[in-house]
Amino acid sequence: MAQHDLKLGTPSCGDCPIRHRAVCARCETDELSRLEAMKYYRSFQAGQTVVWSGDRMDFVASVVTGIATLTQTMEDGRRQMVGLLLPSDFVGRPGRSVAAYDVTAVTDLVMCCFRKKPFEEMMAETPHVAQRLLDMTLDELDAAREWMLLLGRKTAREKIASLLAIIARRDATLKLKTAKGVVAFELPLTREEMSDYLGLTLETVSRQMSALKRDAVIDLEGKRRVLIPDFNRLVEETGDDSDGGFLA
Amino acid sequence: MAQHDLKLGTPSCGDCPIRHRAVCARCETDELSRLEAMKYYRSFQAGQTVVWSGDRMDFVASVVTGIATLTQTMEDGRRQMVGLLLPSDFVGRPGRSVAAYDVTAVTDLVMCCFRKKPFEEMMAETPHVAQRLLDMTLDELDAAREWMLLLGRKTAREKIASLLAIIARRDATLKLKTAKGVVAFELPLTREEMSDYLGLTLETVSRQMSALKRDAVIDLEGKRRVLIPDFNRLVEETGDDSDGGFLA
DNA sequence: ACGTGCCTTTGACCCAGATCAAATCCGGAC
DNA sequence: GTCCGGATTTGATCTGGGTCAAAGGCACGT
Repeated sequence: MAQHDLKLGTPSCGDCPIRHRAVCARCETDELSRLEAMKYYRSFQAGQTVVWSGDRMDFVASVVTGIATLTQTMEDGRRQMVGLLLPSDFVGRPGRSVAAYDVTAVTDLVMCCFRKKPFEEMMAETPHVAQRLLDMTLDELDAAREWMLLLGRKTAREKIASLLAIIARRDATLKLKTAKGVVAFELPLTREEMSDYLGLTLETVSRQMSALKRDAVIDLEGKRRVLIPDFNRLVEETGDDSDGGFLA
Repeated sequence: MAQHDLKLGTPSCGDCPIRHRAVCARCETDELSRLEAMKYYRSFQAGQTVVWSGDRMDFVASVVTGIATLTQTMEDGRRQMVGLLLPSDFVGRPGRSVAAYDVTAVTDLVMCCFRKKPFEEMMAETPHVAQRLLDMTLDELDAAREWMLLLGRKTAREKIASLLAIIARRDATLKLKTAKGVVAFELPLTREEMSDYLGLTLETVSRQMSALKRDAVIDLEGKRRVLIPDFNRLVEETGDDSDGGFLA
């Protein structure tokens, strides 16, 4: 594989688009410059593998732009996505030297990598990175548990609706809006990637997408652009409590 | 419901059976006495609900003895277990005032509760609790991701085998042994609780337990006591890589 | 001993989603 | 424009696990 991942220059943290949401969010100038000293950017093309499960991994990283996935694969090839990494999400585990999952670039991807050793030292010596990482990890754990409900108990139609609602919400978040009423977005995942996320086959994903379109829950422009005429209607199809539980 | 949860005396942390594995594991005497000051024990009978999803929750806690579950329920009653809490596991989320899941005592249960306010203050001011909690949360996230693979891609038989292997392993851990060769343990879960864990119906659980017994992968003494004549054979049935991936 | 109330097992049947197989669509290379 | 290869849709059929129903098994309290 043409490991064409350019080492980019390392733009200053001050201009970083994920400065206030990533693992560095709580750092002040002194901590930030310490991070700055251990960081380097790497970029990957859509489809490239960032690391393979079982590989040595001597860095941790934040997604700056683009989308990546964590997947697990069984010997016979069955695959399950276990993480969908969006800008500001964190990859890797301090205190672990080997990747536990395959990490793959879904779109073109830029990651802000920190050499693991100094990152771990900094975690031990200053509180803000560890505190922020704890918050982010707890959020991920909540997301994983919602995902478990989806995988264990939802129907194929509910799974698709749930995934579309998740993507619509995060897309709205990036645009600093809230998802409601009419929403439109570009689907970053192929049908197969959707099936890996949802624990379905790609055929079932395709059929349910068609069914949701037939029932006017969604509309498609081409294969990838999704229009949602009524976001509440979509949420009803997810099977979730419609009155989104507020968690302080 | 006869909320018969006795406030027990609060034994000293020095004698605590989970002293070195719980959230307090890294605390030294000064931090420990600070925790000691904000803690109180509560006990619950098997079957009792500890908190309901959506309830106000003004404490966080560690399981001292017994087993509890986290479950999510959909309006129409479909249930999915999203956490199985064993001694030393942590419940509740610092910075959140409302429970996100139902917490239920599966067996008689003793919890070491910390008032949330002082606990959060301590997290902000001293590093050892937050650092330990981060490690525990990352472990839970890994477990959740393995669980996601199980829910999304494993067959009913593989799911059952996986659950039995998980319980056998943690049972071995409590006895300070490693699971291999002949293993025996008491199943703490009913067939219905197993089905909530695995995303199956209780009938399917029962049928697959019978099938595994028929195929001599397991043996049953009564309904609850499980004998595993060959642990490797059981692991083969889980569908996982047999050569358990070592993660430093 | 005898109910009573779970848990659990087992049987018969069904159906949502998987599997197998073709078309069709579409974007990029030439 | 045409060709090529992957992505997607759609159809036909199959099946693992769900659903509905009934019958044990077992630990109690009386």
